Amino acid sequence: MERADAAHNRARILEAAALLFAERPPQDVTMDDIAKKAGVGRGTLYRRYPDRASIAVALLDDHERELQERLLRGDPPLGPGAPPAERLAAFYAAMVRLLEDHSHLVLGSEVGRSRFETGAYGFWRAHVRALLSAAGTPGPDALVEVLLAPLAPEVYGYQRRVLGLSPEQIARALARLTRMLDR
Amino acid sequence: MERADAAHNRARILEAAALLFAERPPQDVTMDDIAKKAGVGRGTLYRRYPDRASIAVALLDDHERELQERLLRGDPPLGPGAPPAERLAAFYAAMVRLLEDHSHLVLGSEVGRSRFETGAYGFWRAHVRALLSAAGTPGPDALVEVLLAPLAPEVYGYQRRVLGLSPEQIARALARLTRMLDR
DNA sequence: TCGTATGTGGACACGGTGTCCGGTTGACTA
DNA sequence: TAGTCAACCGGACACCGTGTCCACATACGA
Repeated sequence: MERADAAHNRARILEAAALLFAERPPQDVTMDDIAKKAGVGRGTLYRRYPDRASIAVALLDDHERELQERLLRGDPPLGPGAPPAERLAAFYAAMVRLLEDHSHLVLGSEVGRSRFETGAYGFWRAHVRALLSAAGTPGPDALVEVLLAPLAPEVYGYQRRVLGLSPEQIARALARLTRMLDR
Repeated sequence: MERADAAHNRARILEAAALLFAERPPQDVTMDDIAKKAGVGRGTLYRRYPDRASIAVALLDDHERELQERLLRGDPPLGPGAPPAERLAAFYAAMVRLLEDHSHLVLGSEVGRSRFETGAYGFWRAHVRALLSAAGTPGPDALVEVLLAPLAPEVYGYQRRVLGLSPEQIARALARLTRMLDR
């Protein structure tokens, strides 16, 4: 069980990191910055979070778990009960929402190509894979990554910030991918 | 005009970089490694190539330009003349080939989120955008990134090395994306 | 052959990372 | 409430990669 001072410091660290990630690109936030802002020594920081990615993951955890919960047990069309194509569309809409609200965190959690290694990615993957199977789509394994790739935070950020597309435009384009479920 | 010794050193640098990128992940290759292997000082290296990405871009340049040439003036279905959907399929096949042969280079050229900033990406983007327009697809702008996203080197590498998919499986999944061109 | 501009290479300073250890403090027990 | 111990804290430190700078070398033109 966690000691009171340790819990207190963890909270301070997460709070500081959230502020810093919000104000500049994640790769410009050093571990030292976070420690300073949290009023905590380097050793304390590294004890729990070996790198930036793990902090961002911790910050995202709540939001991702909530979405996962809704996918598993929520109301249709996000949850079980609706046709696969509609569920996929709902999933895309929810992911756009998540990216819009927390893209700086998601970006922060991606050092190199570690995106595929997080538990969350595995979950999204399994979910889409299941939808493809339910729809009877042939060769679902290769198709999963194709359907998930446009949700990469860099892609979303590029569309939003450089191309100036709206979340609605992006969501609409993604929704059209659901026709992949027709064999 | 370039001095003879400078040209010689440039060749040595590119050769050394190609060898190093081939044997380990690009982020594990330091500028120092490249300079050492090329038998060249750090200053010389930095004079031409300010970072790893620019070296990888230089190495890729030939291959990318050749593909661009074939897209613009080659035989159908890759070049002009075939229906848009077939041209897109041919483009996907060619890109899979490029990724298969040079994925380590492409990965090396991506330090940070610079992928979208390279000239090559702009070219692929314009090409796919034109195909979408020619096919009369509505809202092509948002769709372009969706169709290009699965070609990200990390995605390809993950499919090949972690999931163990074959180039053919990947190409097949990509080919199915061409149905996006039917309105 | 000589002068000059360009190229060269290694030394250097800087900044970020991750580790380590002496001191501190919270939690549990009697 | 006092004592004990394990967990925690935090800053100093060493390491590594980056990018710059400048004294020297060399190719090219006159």
